[in-house]
Amino acid sequence: MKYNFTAIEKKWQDIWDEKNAFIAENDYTKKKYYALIEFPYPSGSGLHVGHPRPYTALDIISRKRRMQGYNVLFPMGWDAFGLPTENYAIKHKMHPADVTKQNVARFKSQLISLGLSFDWSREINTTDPEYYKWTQWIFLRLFKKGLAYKKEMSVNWCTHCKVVLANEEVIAGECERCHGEVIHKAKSQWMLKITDYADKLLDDLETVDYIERVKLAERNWIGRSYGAEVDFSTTAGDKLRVFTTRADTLFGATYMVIAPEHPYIEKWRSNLKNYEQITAYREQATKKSDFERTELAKDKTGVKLDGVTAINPVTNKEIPIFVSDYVLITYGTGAIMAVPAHDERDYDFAKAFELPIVEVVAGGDITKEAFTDVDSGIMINSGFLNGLEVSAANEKMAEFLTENGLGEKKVNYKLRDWIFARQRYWGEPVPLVWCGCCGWQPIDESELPLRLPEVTSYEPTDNGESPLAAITDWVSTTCPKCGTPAKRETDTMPQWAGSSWYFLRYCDPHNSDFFAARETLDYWMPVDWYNGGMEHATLHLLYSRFWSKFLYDEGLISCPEPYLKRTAHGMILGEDGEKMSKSEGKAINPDDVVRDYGADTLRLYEMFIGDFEKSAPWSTKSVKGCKRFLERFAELSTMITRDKDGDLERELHLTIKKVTNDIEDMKFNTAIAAMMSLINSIYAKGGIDKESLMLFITILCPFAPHICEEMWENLGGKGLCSLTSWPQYNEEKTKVDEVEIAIQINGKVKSAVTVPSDCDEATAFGIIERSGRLTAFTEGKTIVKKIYIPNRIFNIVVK
RNA sequence: GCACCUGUGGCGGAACUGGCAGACGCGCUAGAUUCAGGUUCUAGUCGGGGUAACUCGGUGCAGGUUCAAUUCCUGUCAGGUGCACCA
Repeated sequence: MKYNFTAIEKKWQDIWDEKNAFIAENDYTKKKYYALIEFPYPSGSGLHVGHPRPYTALDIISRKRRMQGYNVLFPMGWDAFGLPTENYAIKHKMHPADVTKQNVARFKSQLISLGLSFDWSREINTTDPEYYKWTQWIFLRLFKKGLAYKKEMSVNWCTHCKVVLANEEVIAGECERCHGEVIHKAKSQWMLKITDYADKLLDDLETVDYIERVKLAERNWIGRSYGAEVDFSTTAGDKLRVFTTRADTLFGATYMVIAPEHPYIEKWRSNLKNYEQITAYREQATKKSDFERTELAKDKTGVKLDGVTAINPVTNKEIPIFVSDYVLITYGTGAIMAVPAHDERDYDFAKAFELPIVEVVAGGDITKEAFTDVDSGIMINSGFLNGLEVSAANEKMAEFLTENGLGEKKVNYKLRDWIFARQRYWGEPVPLVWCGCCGWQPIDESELPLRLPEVTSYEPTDNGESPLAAITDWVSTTCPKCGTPAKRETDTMPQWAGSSWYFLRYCDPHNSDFFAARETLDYWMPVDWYNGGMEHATLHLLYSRFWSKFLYDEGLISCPEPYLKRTAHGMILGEDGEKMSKSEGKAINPDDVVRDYGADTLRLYEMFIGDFEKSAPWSTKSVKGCKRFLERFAELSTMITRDKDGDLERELHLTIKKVTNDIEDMKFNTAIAAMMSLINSIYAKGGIDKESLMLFITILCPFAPHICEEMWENLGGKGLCSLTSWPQYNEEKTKVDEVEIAIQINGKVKSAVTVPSDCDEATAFGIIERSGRLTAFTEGKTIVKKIYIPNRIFNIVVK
């Protein structure tokens, strides 16, 4: 068979489409399998070679599951709201919806050309009003439960995009997208109380099968820490409350620090002799961008409060209070007790300001550095804690504080609430109305979807308002509660909104009465296998788990966790091992690869490139190796022999076994290597019998489906190869009669010998002795020990 | 700074639960086919020594455990990713 990939691939893509080969039926009698990849943002630049890697991987899983008899849901859609589309629209004077339409069409044709077995009848688009109707509906549900609230706060403002960013979108003081400078700005924002779900999000990680590094990233991001809150009396006559995880070191607290934004600065205004100096410092601190604050992290700055001091509740000593930006208003109580002997930051600060350093945990050398080890220290200079280990002291101090009304145990999280607003046009409108007398009111559900108004200008504004704010006839409305004139919220939702529930919509994408019918959700959910990028572990993955848990608590879905299994793929780098950048013209266009080598070759290569979880550099030369393999494979149809060959049959069954198992472990590269070895053996033998070849075609089919369909048809296979049964390997047929094992002397390989497979130690040793290969090594020595690993090794220890 | 991950031929990468390191592919070398180039086929390809059978060394580095270590442990160096003063 001549390998005309262009014709073959088009032919089979059309046939799959005509025959609805990959449509997922809601047939509840069948066992289901839901495979999911992260739906892409349809950018203007089209598909990147990075996209096919995870798509092909789960396509292989989906195709194998279908062949194993599962009812498979493998859907695709578009996460299409977002800044680049809006910016492109502004630049080219188009409507973002039209830009989206264009980009989606291009992406879709590219994906189809890769032979991915998506169920296109379930295609969704987050910018479709029929879709975002339900995004808004879920938001209203959150609002009505008190999980959405508006808060005046210091936000991350990208000076370039002119938009507020979530903490997760700020990377080292720069905007994640445009790398513009990010500064702090006060703004009233919609927030979602994801922190209410911190414990569930953390604890339920135990119930799911995610790769460890994803779990780790989420755990660190949520950052739960157990400690205590302690009240310190002040000379202003009130109490200053701090959070600490080291209550055991309370005897060593020699000063206190409050964040520059701490409200007590205003409260103590009349007591503070240096109020001016303090507010000047506060000004300076808030003006700093995150980047500057990070840069200056090593050099501690601050101002001592003149006029208010505190009392250490266990030593009863008077200690000074400082204001310093190394204490964050957003964590704990915004104030700390400083124990310089046992905290690095406090140590640095104490050194800079020449404050006393009192050792309360013995074991380090506090003249050199803070001793922070919690596993080996013993308490000293600590009254009733002396002699205890740190953990016991911590526990005892917490009890002491509680009993004496000085404080209590407390859990804190790094996780912050989710800023759920953007000052942009191309996003879901927030379906709330501000009424002067009734406050924020949800619009009636019957008015959903609240559509984006058709306008001609989407330019962002310098004042931080959304472009929607300028559209007065859209903004002006009436209060749903009292009917008086009111104004709509003009911020839109962040890009993460639509993707927080999209996997639910796939279950029932055309439902106009509900986000998805319960029976479809109960059948298809949860997702059995979800693959996506590592970069989403603390963003999309956490957000979507949060929304799922909320919908579960609302009784709207039946699974508390949306994804049973989560894996992550590595990036595809440029040939130079660096990130493939479009700007430098180094990017490989998948269309070119499909045109020059074919989709099957591209699929195979992306799976063969290396460990799926690790990043790997692209190599056009290596692509040829995969092409060669497929050409040799196509040639097999002219090499059919009449009789079966025993060796080949055994290797075939071993290959079926390896491919079957490797797919489950995402070890696609070794599965392909095994099939390459098999083809080498077939060529060495000069041919293969037809029955064996048909099995070979079947196991290659998930990887290179077009060529397999073509050969399957040419050789008279029944129906579609893609829908035939996955072959069972025969364990008996994988066995060999004899096996070569290595002979080791004192652990070093010296020789080899052929023995019957699975034979016992005595038999093996007998054969080795008789072979005469031992005498040179054992002469004049005694055998101390024999170690025999059947079918592998015989190690003889001599002296 | 802290946490996590990764270090194996010229290159991408294999190696089950500790059991013959370098599968498979690329590249390279030689030969065959071809007017020639390309393609294809055959053989070889970790390093040192030997015509060869063979032999010694070898998985970032230094130790350790073991009959046996790429795999486990300790230390160390290098690269990558994440978090970034989280008390």
